[in-house]
This record gives sequence, C-alpha cells and structure tokens, in this order.
Amino acid sequence: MTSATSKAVFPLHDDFVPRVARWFHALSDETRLRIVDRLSDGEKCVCDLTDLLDAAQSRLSFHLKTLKDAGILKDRRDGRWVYYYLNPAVVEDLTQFVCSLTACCQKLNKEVSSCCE
Amino acid sequence: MTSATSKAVFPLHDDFVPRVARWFHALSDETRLRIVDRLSDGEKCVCDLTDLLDAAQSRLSFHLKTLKDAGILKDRRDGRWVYYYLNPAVVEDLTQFVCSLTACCQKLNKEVSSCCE
DNA sequence: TCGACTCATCAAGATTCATTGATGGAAAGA
DNA sequence: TCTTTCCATCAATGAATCTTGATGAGTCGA
Repeated sequence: MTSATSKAVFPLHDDFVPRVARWFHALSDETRLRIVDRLSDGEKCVCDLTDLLDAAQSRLSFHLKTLKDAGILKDRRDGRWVYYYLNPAVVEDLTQFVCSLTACCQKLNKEVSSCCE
Repeated sequence: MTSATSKAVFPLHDDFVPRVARWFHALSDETRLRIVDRLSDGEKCVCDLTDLLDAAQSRLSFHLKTLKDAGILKDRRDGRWVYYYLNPAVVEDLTQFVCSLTACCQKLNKEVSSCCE
C-alpha cells in the first residue's frame, strides 16, 4: 500500500474539483512549466528567472502569481529579492491525484499493481 | 528504483514542454475533470456522459475532443455509439512527470526517498 | 536624501477558450 | 427508403487568458 492509494480520490468530491482544476491550469502554460522546471533544482528569485527564461519581468510576475495562487509555488522575501520555490505539500497532493488515476487505469486493465511500480 | 525515476524528466527537454502543457490544459477544466472522473471506473459513451454530467451533447463533444487531442482519452466506435476511455500510456507518462517533480521536492528537502512512498 | 535595483500591479490590446444552438453524417431498425 | 438515434462540427457570442509597457512600492547603498 502506498500513500497514493491511502485516500479515495475517485470518484472525485465536488469540493475537490475546482482545486484540482487550478493545479492543472497553473501547469498548462509553457512559460509556467519552464518556471517549474527551473525551480526543480532549487529556489530562484525573479531576476534569476528573467535571465534564465529570457522573459520580461512583468510577464514572469504574472505567471509566478498564477502558480502561487494555485498553491504550486511559495515565496519568501530576502531584502530586495523575492525567492520562489516549489510547494512540496501541493506537489504531493497533485502526485497523489495522478497516481490514483493511474491506479484506476491499471485496475481497468485487470492488472494488480500499485502506483509508480 | 521506480519507473518514475527511471528517466530524466528534469530539466525538461524543449520538445517535451508543449506536450506536457497540453496534458495539463486538458485537465484544467472542471467539466473535463468530471469526464475523467466518470471514466475512471470504465469507458462510457457520449450519451452516458450527457446523462451523468447533465451537459449538452455538443458541449461534451467539445471537451472530449480536447481530452482526446491531448492524448488523455481514446475512443472506439461500436455501432451508433462512440465509447471514450482513459489512455493508460499517457496517464502513466503524466504520472511519471509529477512523480519526478515530487522527487525533486524531496531531494530539495534533503530527504532520501522515492516517489509515492 | 537621492538614485538604483527588485518586484507587483495596472490598463490596453490581442489571442484563446467555453458555451450554445443549428446542421449534417453515420448507423440501425421499421 | 424513411425515420430515429448518436455523435461531430460549425458559427457566433461572451468570458478568460496572455503579453506588453508604464507606474509605483519597497529595499538598499552612496
């Protein structure tokens, strides 16, 4: 038994659907995926990301806010700089959702196996 | 070692980003999430879904096409009916992506553990 | 205090997306 | 053949989203 199957995800609870939709929407944009990609090896400030992604500051600020509002990212201020980083709790919630869906697929295929194995 | 960590997902390959963005976009809409939810226990035809979700047929057709174009769903015709069902291959690719992201989070937190455990 | 730097926010414009109702094709029974 | 059922597609409308450039708040060093 893995954590991914420890809660009943499907069928979805009505209250859960909007939250999940926001996670997926936050990750549905290429710029935001590239932000997440850059943060996958550690936190970055906005000016780091403008350099790494060659994108305007206001544009990144918009996307960072979108990711933060969805819970995917968190931020912390250090002097002039604001550092953004992945929010492990929400990333794990998202992972559990997707792993549960995989488990459903496997069950439908009459395979007896658990997530990520 | 799990399958989720068997390939290097991060940093993302440029060619991979648009494909991933389409997965997430397909799942970023509440109606489409509810469709996936209903299909999590097996294939359904469009008229089943119009009843289950109380949605107009053209509306569902639009969303089913979006999910199918992203690879999340596949369909098969049986007489008059078209049955839609989850595409296990893409669901597993998506699972690997988010499991890899979780693994990155865990590594950043100096924890030595693998996906979904 | 002044200027430089980092970043969030705003308004405007363009693009994309979701919904609706109408139309037509394909399949199957009468 | 005619009709019904199931479904995809289209056009039109409105809503949501993304980008850009400008503005301003907060921080820090000179």
